[in-house]
Amino acid sequence: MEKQYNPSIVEERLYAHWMEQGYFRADETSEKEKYSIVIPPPNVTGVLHMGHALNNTIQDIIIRHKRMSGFEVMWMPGTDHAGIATQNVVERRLAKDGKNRHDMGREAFVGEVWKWKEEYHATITTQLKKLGSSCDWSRERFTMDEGLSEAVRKVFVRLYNDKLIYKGKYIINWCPRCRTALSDEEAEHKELNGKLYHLKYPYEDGSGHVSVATTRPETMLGDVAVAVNPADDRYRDVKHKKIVLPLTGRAIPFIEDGFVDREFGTGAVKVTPAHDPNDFQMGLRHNLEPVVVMDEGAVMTGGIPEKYIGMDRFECRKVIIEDLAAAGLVEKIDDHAHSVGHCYRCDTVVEPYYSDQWFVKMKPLAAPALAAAVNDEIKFFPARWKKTYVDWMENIRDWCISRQIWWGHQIPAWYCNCGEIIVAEETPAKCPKCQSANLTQDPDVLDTWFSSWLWPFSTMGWPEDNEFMKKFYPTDTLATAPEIIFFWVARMIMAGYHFVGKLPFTDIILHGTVRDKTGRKMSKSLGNIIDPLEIIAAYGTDALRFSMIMITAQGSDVFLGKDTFDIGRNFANKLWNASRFLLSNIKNASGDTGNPAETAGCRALTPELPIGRLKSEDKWILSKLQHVVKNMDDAINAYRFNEACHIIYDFTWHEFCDWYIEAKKADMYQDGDPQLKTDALSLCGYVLASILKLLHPIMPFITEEIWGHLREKTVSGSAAGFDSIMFAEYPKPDPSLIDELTEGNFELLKNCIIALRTIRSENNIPPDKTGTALIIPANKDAAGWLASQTATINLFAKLSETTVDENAQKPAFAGSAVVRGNQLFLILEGLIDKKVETERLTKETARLKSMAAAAKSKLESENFISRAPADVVEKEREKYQGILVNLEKTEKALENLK
RNA sequence: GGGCGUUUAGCUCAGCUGGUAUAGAGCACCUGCCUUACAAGCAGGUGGUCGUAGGUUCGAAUCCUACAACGCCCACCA
Repeated sequence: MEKQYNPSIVEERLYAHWMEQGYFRADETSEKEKYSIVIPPPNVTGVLHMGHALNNTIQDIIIRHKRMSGFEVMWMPGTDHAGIATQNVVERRLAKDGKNRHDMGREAFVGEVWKWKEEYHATITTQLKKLGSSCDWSRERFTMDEGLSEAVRKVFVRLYNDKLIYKGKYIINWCPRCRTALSDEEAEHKELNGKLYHLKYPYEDGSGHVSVATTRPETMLGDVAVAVNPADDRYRDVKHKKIVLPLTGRAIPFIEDGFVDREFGTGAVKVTPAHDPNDFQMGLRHNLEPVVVMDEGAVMTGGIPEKYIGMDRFECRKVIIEDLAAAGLVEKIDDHAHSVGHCYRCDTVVEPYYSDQWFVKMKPLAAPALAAAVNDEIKFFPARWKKTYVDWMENIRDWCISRQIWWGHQIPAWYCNCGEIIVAEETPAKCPKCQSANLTQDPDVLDTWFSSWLWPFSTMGWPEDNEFMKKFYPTDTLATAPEIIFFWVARMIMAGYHFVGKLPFTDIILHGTVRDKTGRKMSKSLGNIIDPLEIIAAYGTDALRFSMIMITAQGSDVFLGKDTFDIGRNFANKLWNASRFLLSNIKNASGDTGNPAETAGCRALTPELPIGRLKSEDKWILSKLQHVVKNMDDAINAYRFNEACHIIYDFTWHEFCDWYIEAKKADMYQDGDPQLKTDALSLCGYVLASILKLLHPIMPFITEEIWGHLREKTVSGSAAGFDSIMFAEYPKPDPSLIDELTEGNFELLKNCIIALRTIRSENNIPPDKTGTALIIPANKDAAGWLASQTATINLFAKLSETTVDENAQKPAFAGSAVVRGNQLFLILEGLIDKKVETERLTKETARLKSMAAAAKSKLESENFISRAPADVVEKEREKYQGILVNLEKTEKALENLK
């Protein structure tokens, strides 16, 4: 093995090997139980960011874990055409060359976007591969490929025929920059500090005025009425009057509508049906014709005074207020914080816009999707998101699906001059009503999410009922960010039930957002991006994956800084070095290589545990390992990946490396018994193999690499069993290896060693001064156990000799400590500092006293004795007695020092 | 306006169903070590009234209530 692990070389080689061998491929004919995931398809023009890294690492951990646990796994990869976003990117690029899509024409423009798609598609998929994602790339799909487009058309036609898709003129969210309609979800509301303008609208008869308030005075040009609450007495005597709409001279009426809140402002509302959703509804109720005063670029237009025509909406706002003020019609202007919709793709303030659009009627689709969450057929991780989902489902509104852009699925609706609308999967030859062949297809395309919501089944070949879909649908987990619960997750569930009749997945993992150390979202414009590819280049993919997952609790945001990735790199390094140490101790089968580290007597690891020859440290590590195996599996199955990282990290580093390998060095380095050497190395190899398997889902590359080296040094028919660790069986706990007694004994041993090391360290005793230890044991059991471990104590605490003797005389002067009633003395003539010792023992005495007092008062409490469970009381008693023993011995030792 | 989340060591965070003799980890800090796997390391150590105030309980970082600060989401706040 190389002295240094080189991630970039290893990762590239291994990923290529996995691909070549077809290890990621899912087999629909397999007898094994299936486990499937569909990837949240990244935007095809996207570049890998940390959000992708987190999202795909989570999915890959699950998939690799299930693959090793004996499932036939299928992870479907693919990309999304991301309508508006992609069109914007390409348009911006074209603008640099002085081109725009209108000059090019639709066909040429869409062709250009396809070219982009081909180029960028390669970027994002290559990057996903760098993350180690074990997707079945042979099945990769794109939301605009032929099969998915067919599914989109089929769904559209079916919903139309079922009267769940309709077309009509309504107020929708409109982005004047993208010049397209948006769904409610695509309008992001942000709190802005605006103004509330109070305007005076004079009565026609000159008898005064009514005051109305608005945040968007420019829309007054489109006012058609003033509304008041029918129960509002203030307007009883004036509401028959006509009002002259300022600046236009148009006469408009009062209307009465229960919608109006009497408490807000003056209780009178200007009504602009063409430019406000509420006013639109009022307009419908009162048969008022909308007056459109803005065009699709939010430029003033229509039957308004000449001077305002052609003005931008915000410029017009200023001018209108100036003009009204000049006419004495501005009553007051208040500061007013209110939330304003912004385009989620370009951040432009959206304008409520009256236009002809296609909609999906959502209520009927929502019913089964709502029930599924309520009944917990679909579960959320963390569970709190269920409420968010349920609230949205219960208040669901119709979905505006038409977009006035070119990149996407063109709406499969054709118009005939006779007025007929033909909705069909394929281009119709002629109008069924008038037989005309002169049909025009709707120029609009569908919302990007109208193809994404079919993703879990359209990617499997639906509507065709094939073997693949039978095997892998429904999928099991969906891992994504909470931001797209409404856009995507909720709609996929609705689509799954409605079109396939089955839910699309059962578990939804909602992970956090990736942020920088100061909590800001990572974004290009803020310049706070940490590029995953740079991290991979500098630290390795495994280090990136492990670090990110380890610091991320389920569902919480991830805060990344430059130093975040040290932890994973250091851990990989530790694992590498431990493996290298073990393997370099095995004498090469072909003979002596001249490596001084090689241990004579061991030429290969034996994969079977030497059950009859296990020593106490072996029993200890194997017992510990069983807990780790159990806890790892539980943590991954519960999607608590950070916990899994901590479990394997602590075990590998602080038990296996710090204690077990160190303890086994005694056997490795001795020259007498070759069996002892082989056992020591084989046992280390066994534990290492277990660690590699447990860790593989999180750190796929380094574990596979070490696995390969381990196999080479293992006798044939090895525990390794497979060429690739990817298919090695994920460890299962073996209850027969659990040994609580030995675990307890080891805790005691470790604490004794730590106590002796502390004495050494605090007294600044150099490593080459060995010294001796005397242990006066607390009881027979401890005496027997510790006496059997004197060699280990000597090794770890750097002692020349340790004596365990119940009847020994206390040494006149020594460093001392009490561990669970066992009194330890470190005897090192002239090197123990009386002051240091006095200080530590004094501190220890004080600590024990306060603990004893706490335990005592607890035990004296009648309530505690009578109400707490008997075993808790018993434990407390034992604890108290133990503290008293330690206290007494510590106090005596302190006395001895004087 | 409604809802959700967070608040634990100097920093970043774990801590699940209330009870482990001392509430953990990484980083940072202090001391000593280039000990024949690893200085990206080893050994030892310092550092906490678990946001505030109440409550439930024999027992609360953990459960409940209120409050505060910060963050997020939703809403037809004219």
